[in-house]
Amino acid sequence: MVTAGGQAQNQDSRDEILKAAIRLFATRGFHETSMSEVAREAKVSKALIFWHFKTKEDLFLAVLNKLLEPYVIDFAEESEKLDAREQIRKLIGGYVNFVRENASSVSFFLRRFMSGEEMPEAFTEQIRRLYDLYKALLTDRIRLGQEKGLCARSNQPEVLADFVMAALNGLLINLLFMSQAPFDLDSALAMLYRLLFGDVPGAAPQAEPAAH
Amino acid sequence: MVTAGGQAQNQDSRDEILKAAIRLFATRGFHETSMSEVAREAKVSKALIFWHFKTKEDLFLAVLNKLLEPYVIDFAEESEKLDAREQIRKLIGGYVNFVRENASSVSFFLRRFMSGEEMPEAFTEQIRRLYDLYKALLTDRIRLGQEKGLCARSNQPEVLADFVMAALNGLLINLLFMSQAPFDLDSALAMLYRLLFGDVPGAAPQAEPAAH
DNA sequence: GTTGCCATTGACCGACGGGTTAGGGATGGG
DNA sequence: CCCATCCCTAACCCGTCGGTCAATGGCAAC
Repeated sequence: MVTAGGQAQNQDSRDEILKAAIRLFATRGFHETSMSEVAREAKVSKALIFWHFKTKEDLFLAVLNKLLEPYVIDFAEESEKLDAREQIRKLIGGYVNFVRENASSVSFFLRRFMSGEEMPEAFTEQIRRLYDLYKALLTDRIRLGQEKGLCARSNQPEVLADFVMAALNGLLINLLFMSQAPFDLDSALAMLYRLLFGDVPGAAPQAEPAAH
Repeated sequence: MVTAGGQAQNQDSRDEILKAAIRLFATRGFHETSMSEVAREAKVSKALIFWHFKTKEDLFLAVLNKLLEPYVIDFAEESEKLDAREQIRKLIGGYVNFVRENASSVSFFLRRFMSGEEMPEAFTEQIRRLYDLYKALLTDRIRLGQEKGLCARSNQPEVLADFVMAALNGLLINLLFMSQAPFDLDSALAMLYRLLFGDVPGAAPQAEPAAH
């Protein structure tokens, strides 16, 4: 039998190592983080890390897995009754919130991704699929909105979605990495909405009392 | 007297080393690039590198300097006669072109910047100043455009400029790092212009302030 | 020819990297 | 009590790192 105490200790130290590794990998990157540092940060011996994880890559994979846990999309089910405009708003708001809430791991993945440091195909694949899924959702809702006359028909849905995604990414990168010189995210989102829905004050219960 | 041949050889090998270092630093990053690799790539001995550059940091600084050389802004002088709208178009076009033409070094700096890997203050400072200058220019032209009724007054100039910059950055990051799944940059720019200048394709000023 | 400087090299160094190994305490089953 | 198994560690291995150094070929000046 496996001892409950031993098991718990096992998981304890493993978690401690993982937490330390996440911290270090996220702030310093893979190559710049040494196993000795992880050991020191986790207050265990280096050998114990290699007992839990066969290799440094292995530890990295475990970190990636842990970081990927919250990456789920949960929209759409209960929002069937909203009109296309509100659904799009909800999608965009969800994207922004997600990035905000997972700021550290998002910037971590973003960094890996941009630096071309190769990650196992499975992970980039999963992230890409999520991103593409999101874009597809957005494109679809935009198309729907256009059909119902709620959405600007200035461009094809794909082009609009591409632009919205790019703008969002730019805004969020601003938010994540240029912490100084903050900007007005709400106004920016309002501009995106205006671009999507036209200047019609529509169902938007927001400021700008232009019609007074 | 200094021998012309020696001098030339000196500069030759120095340049060769710099070129190799640029290539390697840009693709693999600072920490992941070893001096031995640079030596191999430049087809010189490692010791020669340390003869030209006291330390690895030194080499890195030289690389940064070389990469920063083309970073200049040359707008605005001969464009005095253009109207605000055209000037804004020119600014945005210039930004896009600049990033495109200096793609490799831009992404290099972007990577350093995002990864928080510290660069000497002077460089981040220079880049930041350039960026801020550009944004100030854009803000100014937008303000001018708004005053002349050529530009949408949906938001304050700063907010508009922030948004435009963020959107541009998002688009360009798309362009730089997501080479697959290309998108329609021209359409995206057109959308930006529409947002800036209103839906009117011509030069007709809309929404006069005197309309009340 | 020799002197002196410059560019360049191979051999070398200590430090640190990822990874291994031999073993030691705890715990539980027989 | 002994043995097996699990966690865990100190010490070690070996390759690579940034960096140094003594030595050398080449070339201009005398």
